[in-house]
Amino acid sequence: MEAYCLKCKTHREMKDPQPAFNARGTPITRGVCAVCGATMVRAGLTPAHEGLKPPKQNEERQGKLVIVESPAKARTVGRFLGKGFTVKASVGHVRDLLRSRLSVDIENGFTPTYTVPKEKKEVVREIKSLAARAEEIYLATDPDREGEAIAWHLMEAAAIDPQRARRVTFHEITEPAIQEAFSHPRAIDMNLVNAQQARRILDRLVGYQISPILWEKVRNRLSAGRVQSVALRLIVEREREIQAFVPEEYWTIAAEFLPQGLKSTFIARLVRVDGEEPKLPNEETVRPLLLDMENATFRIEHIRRGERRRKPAAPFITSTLQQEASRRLGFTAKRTMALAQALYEGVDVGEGGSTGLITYMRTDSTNVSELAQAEARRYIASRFGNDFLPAEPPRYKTRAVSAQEAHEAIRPTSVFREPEKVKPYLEPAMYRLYQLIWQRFVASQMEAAVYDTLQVEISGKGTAHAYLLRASGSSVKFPGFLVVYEEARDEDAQEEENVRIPPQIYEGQPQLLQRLIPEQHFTQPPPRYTEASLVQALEENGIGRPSTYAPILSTIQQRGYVERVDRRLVPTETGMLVSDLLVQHFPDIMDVGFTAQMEENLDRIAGGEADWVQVLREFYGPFSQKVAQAVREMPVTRSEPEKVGRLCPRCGHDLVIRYGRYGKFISCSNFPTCRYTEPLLERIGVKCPKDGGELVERKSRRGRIFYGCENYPACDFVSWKKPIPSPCPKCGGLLVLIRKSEAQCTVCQETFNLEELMPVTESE
DNA sequence: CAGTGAGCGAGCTTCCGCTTGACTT
Repeated sequence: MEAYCLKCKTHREMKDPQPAFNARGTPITRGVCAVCGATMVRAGLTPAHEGLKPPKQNEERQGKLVIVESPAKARTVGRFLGKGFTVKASVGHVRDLLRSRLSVDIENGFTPTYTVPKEKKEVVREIKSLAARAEEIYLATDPDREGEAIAWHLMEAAAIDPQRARRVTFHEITEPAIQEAFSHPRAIDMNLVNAQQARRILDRLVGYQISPILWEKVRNRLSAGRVQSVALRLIVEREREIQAFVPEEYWTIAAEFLPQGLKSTFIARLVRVDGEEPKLPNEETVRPLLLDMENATFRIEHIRRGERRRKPAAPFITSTLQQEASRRLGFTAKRTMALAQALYEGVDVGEGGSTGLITYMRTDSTNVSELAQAEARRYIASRFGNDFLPAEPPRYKTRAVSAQEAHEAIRPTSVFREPEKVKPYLEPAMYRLYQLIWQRFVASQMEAAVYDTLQVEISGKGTAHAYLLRASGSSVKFPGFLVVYEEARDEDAQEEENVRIPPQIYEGQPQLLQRLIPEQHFTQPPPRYTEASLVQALEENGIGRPSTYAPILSTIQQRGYVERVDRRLVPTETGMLVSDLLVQHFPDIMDVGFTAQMEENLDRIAGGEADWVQVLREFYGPFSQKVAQAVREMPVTRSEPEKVGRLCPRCGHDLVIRYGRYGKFISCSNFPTCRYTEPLLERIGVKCPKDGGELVERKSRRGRIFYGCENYPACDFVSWKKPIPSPCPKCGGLLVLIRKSEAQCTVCQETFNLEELMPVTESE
C-alpha cells in the first residue's frame, strides 16, 4: 500500500499497515514509511477493517479538557478543579493573519485568512489530540473580546465540534468563581468573535496600507497604526506646545508674621489687594505694594478649622502600576512588566515548589475578589486594629471607558505573604515591585486618613490699599491607610500648600510683620511626556490595551520617531515629519477619539446590532479614498543619505549614513555595487584616559549604549557611564556621569555637582 | 530581571492584541 510520507514529501510504500480508527471514528491505516521509517497514516476504509468496529466514542472519550490562556493560570485552575480535569494553556492567540501578506480579501467581504504560526503548531497539535479524546471540552479563555476570539480560533484550529465546545468564563481565579462558571457553560458568542475580527482586520488594513506609503515617501521600515501613530501625535503636539511656549513673568508676595504674644512665626501669601486678585507681572508693580505693606497693620480676620478625609488609591491596574513603578522605582514600563510577570508566574518562597505571588498583571479592572477582601480585612484588623478597617470594603470604579474587566486588580495572592517574609527569596528589583503592589493593595482596603485643616485669613490695612493674605495647613489626625502606603507625587504636579501655623492663634489677633517675601516666577511650559504619563494619556483615551502599553513605547522608539532623554519622550525630526504627514492625510485615524469611536462600533457588533462586514465596509470606503489620495499627493521627503565627508576606501565613492535595523551606520553610496560598511561612531568630545584617543559612543550586542576608545582593539578602555570633558578638580582624573547633574571621578571616586564643575555646560 | 562591553546592516520593511519563552536579533 502506498501513502504520502510527510518527511519524504512524496508517496512511498507503507510498511506494516495496520487497520485502525482515529479519534473521530474515521477508518485509517497506520504504518511506517518504507524509505525513511516515519509514521504514516492513510485515511479510508480497507478490506482489512472488516470485522473491526470503530471505538464507541463516548466510551472511548474520557476526562474533561479545560483550556485557558496563560500557563500559570492553567496550574492554578488545575489545582481548583482537581482530578478528572486536564487544564491546558493556549498561550495567547493560536491563529493570526500572516505577517508577510495582507491576508484580507477586501473584495470578498473582508474575508480573513488565518494561519497557525510556527511557534503555535505544537500547542494546537496537543490540544487537538486531547480534545479528540476528551469527554467534555471547556474553553475557559479570558472573558473578553480577545478571549472569545481565542476560544473560537481554538475550536477552528483544533477541530473541535462546536456542539461539544463549552464556553465558560470567570473574572477571578478563586474556587467559587470557577465552580460558578463551570455550572453555566454556554456556546461561543459569534457576535463577540466578529467584533474582534473587525478590530483585527481594521488594524491590519490601517497598518498595512499606510506603512508602505511612508516607505515610499519618507523612509524604509517606517510604520503607522491606529495606536502607535496617535501615541506619536501626542508626543509631537506636546513638543510643539513647548516650542511655542513663551514664558511669562509673574510675581508673588508672601509675608512672615509673628502672632502677638507668641514665639513662632508662620508664612501667608497675598491673595487680594482691595478685594481683587493682584496682578503682578513685574517688579515695578510689586515694589509699591511692598512699600505700602511694610507699614500696614495686620490682624487675623478669620480662622476656619475643619477636617479632611483622604481615601486610599485603588489597587493597581496595569497602567497605574507602570506609572507608580516609574515614579517611585524609576522602572521603565517594559521592566515593570517583566518583573511583574516573574512574580505572577511564581517564585520559590520556601512554601514548597513555586508560588505565584501576585494576580495577573495585564488588567484594566480595579475589582477585588470577595475572598481577597475578606483576607485583607482579617490582616488589617490583626496587624493595625479595627480603627483601620472601614465599615464596608471599599469599591473602586474603573476609570477607563473601554475597560473590559476580564481580570481582577493586581494584588498579592495573599496579604499574609508580607514583603519582608519573601524578601530573602527575591531579587532586589522584584522585591521592591512586590512591596509596592502589596502596600498599595493593603492600603486600598484600609480606612481613609483624616487631617485637621486650618485656614487663616489675615487682613492688612496700608495707606494705599487693603490686603488679604491666606495661610493653610493641615496635620494628620488619624493616619489610616497612610501607615502602609502613600501614592507618589507626580514630578510634574504642584506642591500642595502646607504651612505650620501656631495653634494658639485666634480671630482678631494682631500679627507683627516680620518680613515680606517677594518672588519672581515664570510660567512653565507643559512637561514632556514620560513613559508613565503617556501610558496614562493613552489609557484615558481608551487607546491601546494593558498588554500593549509597553510594546507601543518600544515601537515608537525603535522606528526612530521618539527618543528618551532623561526619561522624557522627545520626538525626532522623522517623528515630527511622519506625524504631520499622517495628520494631514489621515485626520480621522490620527484623531485621539478614533479608537473610542471604533469601540462603539465594535460594541454594536458584539451586541448584535451591527454587522461586522458592514462596519468594515463603512470604514474602508472613505479610508481607501484617503489612501489613494495620499499615494498621489503626499509629498516625497525621502532625503538623500547624508554624506560623511570621506571616501570609500574600497571604491572611492562617497561614504553616506544609512538606517538599518539597528540604527544608523556608514556605508558606500555606490551600494549595491560596493558593499563596504563600517559602524557609525559618535565622538563625545572626551579624550581616552589610557591613550589619549577620542572616546566614542557604542552599542553592546544587547543594544545598550556604552563608551569606549576609538582605538579599540588597540586600547580597551570602556565605561557604561558617560564620561564628561572636564577633569576631576581634585586629582585630574576622568569624570563620568552618575546622575543627571552629578559626576564621579573614576580615579579618586569623589563626586561633584555638574554646575560647580562646568561654567559652560556641554552641548547636546 | 542582572550583569552586561566592540556585530550587523542596505532594497524584501509594516499593524494590534493575546501569551511566553529562547535567547539576542
